[in-house]
Amino acid sequence: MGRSPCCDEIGVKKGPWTPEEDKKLVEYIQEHGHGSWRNLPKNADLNRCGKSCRLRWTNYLRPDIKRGKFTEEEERLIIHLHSVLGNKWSAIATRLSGRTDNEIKNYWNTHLKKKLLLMGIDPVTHRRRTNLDILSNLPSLLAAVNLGNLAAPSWDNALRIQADAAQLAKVQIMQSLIQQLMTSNSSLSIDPMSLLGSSLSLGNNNQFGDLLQLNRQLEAVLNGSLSLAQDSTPPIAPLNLSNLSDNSMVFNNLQGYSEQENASKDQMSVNTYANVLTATSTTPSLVSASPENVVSDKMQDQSHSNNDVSANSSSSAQFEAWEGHNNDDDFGWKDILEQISWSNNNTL
DNA sequence: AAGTCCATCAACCGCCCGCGA
DNA sequence: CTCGCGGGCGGTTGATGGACT
Repeated sequence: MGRSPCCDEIGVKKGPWTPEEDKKLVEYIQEHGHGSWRNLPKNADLNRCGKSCRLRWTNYLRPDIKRGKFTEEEERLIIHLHSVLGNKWSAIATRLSGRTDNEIKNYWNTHLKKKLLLMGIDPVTHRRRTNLDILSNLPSLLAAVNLGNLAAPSWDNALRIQADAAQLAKVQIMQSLIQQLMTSNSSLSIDPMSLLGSSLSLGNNNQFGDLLQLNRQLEAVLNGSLSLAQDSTPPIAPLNLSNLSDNSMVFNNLQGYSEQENASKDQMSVNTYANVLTATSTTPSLVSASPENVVSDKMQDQSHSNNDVSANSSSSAQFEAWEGHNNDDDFGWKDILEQISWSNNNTL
């Protein structure tokens, strides 16, 4: 089907609107409604194409448009909705009264995207950025340290370095985590060796790569996401650990949040709320909520609700059991549990 | 003061979809 | 069923103004 010509008329004005044009457009619409946008310019005595008129009206002149800075609440909502809907700006705009899709899109591209990146979250997938990114930054990071660039660090550098350091710390945590899993006799139905994969052997010269792979796999496990297939590693056996994240205290409390927003409840998995909350904190999300994972998230959520009570209690017990196993460790579970608690506390 | 860089956002472009003939 | 049209959407551009050198 051929594209319909829109502004093919010669001599139609383009570019910024003048106050006179705005006035004409507003007065016409107030009196007659917009009707057919194509006919509007002629009827309103405007030398513009209908499309341009529609855009001007919906994005700028409409009386119910809210101008001014986005509130934190709006920011959170946008981030969340984006994690659910992706770049469906118009759909997102319908949930934010008074904001236009264009405005939200611009705000996303100029502010929120950067904000998430700074937090180490991929704005596209809403997942933590891979540690490969960090490793690729490592040489420059170390060079910067060695060269004494830190003597007068900019805030920008400081933030980056802090974020990178945090990510590296997490690799260590993950390493600790897997060690704990391997030595623990917890009742979790997880096979650490299957997590590790046959090729993994800590301590050899491929340690970093292995750790990264391990990190990703563990993230997936902790997330309860199905994203393992995204990795180049062969799929591993299904893990009952999916219950863990689905039913952690974070998610229990998030359901309350979910209930507050009836308008969007239908499309929002509990998982994605966690994403918003963690995304707005300095703690990167442990929850997968990327648009491409929405389906799986929803499915998970569905299964979650089906097994709510039993799964919930078992996972709580698992948490307690795990915590019990690690009372005297210096890092690892406590950190992770504290992170989750931290998110939890900041939820309410 | 002038030049350059960068962030912001209004506006445009081109594609897609739904609907009616 | 096909086609054409109108409207809507997401991506991109470019003008503008402020910050920085």
